[in-house]
Amino acid sequence: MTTDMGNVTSNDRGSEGEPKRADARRNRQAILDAAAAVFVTSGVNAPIREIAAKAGTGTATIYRHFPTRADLIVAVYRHQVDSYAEAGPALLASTASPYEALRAWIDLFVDFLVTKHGLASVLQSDDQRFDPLHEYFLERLVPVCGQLLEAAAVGGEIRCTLEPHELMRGVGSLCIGADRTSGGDPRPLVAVLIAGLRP
Amino acid sequence: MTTDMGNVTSNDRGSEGEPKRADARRNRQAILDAAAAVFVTSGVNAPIREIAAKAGTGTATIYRHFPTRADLIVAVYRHQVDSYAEAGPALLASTASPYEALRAWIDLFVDFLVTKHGLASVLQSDDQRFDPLHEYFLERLVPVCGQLLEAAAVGGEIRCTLEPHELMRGVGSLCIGADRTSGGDPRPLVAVLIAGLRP
DNA sequence: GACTAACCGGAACCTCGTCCCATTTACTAT
DNA sequence: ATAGTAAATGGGACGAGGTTCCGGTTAGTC
Repeated sequence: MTTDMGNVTSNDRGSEGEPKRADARRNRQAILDAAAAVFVTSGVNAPIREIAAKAGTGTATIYRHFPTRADLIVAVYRHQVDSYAEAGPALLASTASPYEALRAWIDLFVDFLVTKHGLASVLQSDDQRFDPLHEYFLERLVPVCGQLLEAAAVGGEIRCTLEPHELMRGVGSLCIGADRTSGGDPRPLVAVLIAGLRP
Repeated sequence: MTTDMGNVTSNDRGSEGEPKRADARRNRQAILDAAAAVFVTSGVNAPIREIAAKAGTGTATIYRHFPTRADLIVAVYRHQVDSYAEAGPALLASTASPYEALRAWIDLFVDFLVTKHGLASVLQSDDQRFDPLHEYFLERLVPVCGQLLEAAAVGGEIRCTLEPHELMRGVGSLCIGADRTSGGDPRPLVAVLIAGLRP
């Protein structure tokens, strides 16, 4: 008669599953807070042990909650990514031209990437280990980008020579290394890229 | 060959210093050959031990000849980079319009980068360790790029809204991850970027 | 042929990612 | 309240890779 509440054998803590026990939930939050802090100072590739130390847990606990580094990064930035996804339609509604909305939205995304040390690099990495991260960003933002592109295309403001995911990948790529002191602002480059969409 | 051994730093074993003893010269060449082969199969971040094994030397020998990985990469690709640098003026002379020359030259550079696994990533890395590599590529190619940009600008074919080094960095960034199976061809993106230079 | 200094290469050390396992702890039924 | 149980924990072990040290080896010279 032991309770069979959730006898899910496999770990259900994938990306979204909140742990059931209170201590696990607490630890999960502590890890998220610590990771967010460490990412700011040491970048998204900071050693796991550093995050564990700051969270006051062992390294295994981090791996239990977030099997890969990509899962941890997704969890830390999920809210921000979601808010950018929602900002797309809002900009489309509030801006004069769809092309301007696209430009403003891309600017938001660039601002996001340049403040996250190493995030852009990791987003373009061909390391299989980061596929979940890659996938989440694309799955969440590509539809929005496609919507903006489509709106600008029907208005004749741009020629649709690029797929939405290509544009996102390009913008992400241009933001790599933007936090170097010697590496300048990626915004001029992004501006040229967006200008290249015009007919 | 190289006569510009002028004002590098005190460390003159850095890029070009040929060893004096015959065995050292032989080992240096063996390392270069092995590295070139390994870079093709395992990318420019292949383990040092792998290169050493293929060259039939110890790891310390590699570090003695090429203190950093950047030095090794520069030595392996120096000839190709130099040939691309020389291709710039040639294209300018043989092509109808400077803008077309610029486009053809950029295409050459993209072809070079996409065939070198991980080279583009390393070129944009903010790891201090790769600064010599970064520096060599920029120092060699930026002037050529500037020449092409300038020629196209005086012809009124483009607006000079971008510095040469910015353009090179942008093209390099767009080529990151181009060797992934899922990551597509960077050429459409580069084409849009170049199109964005037009007035 | 002997001497010297440059050179060599394997081994050792360090960092980091990853996983195992003995121990602890939160929840539930009695 | 309490005992039982499964979930959760964290320290440490293991492996991969970068970097350096050190005793042995060898090319070039007298």
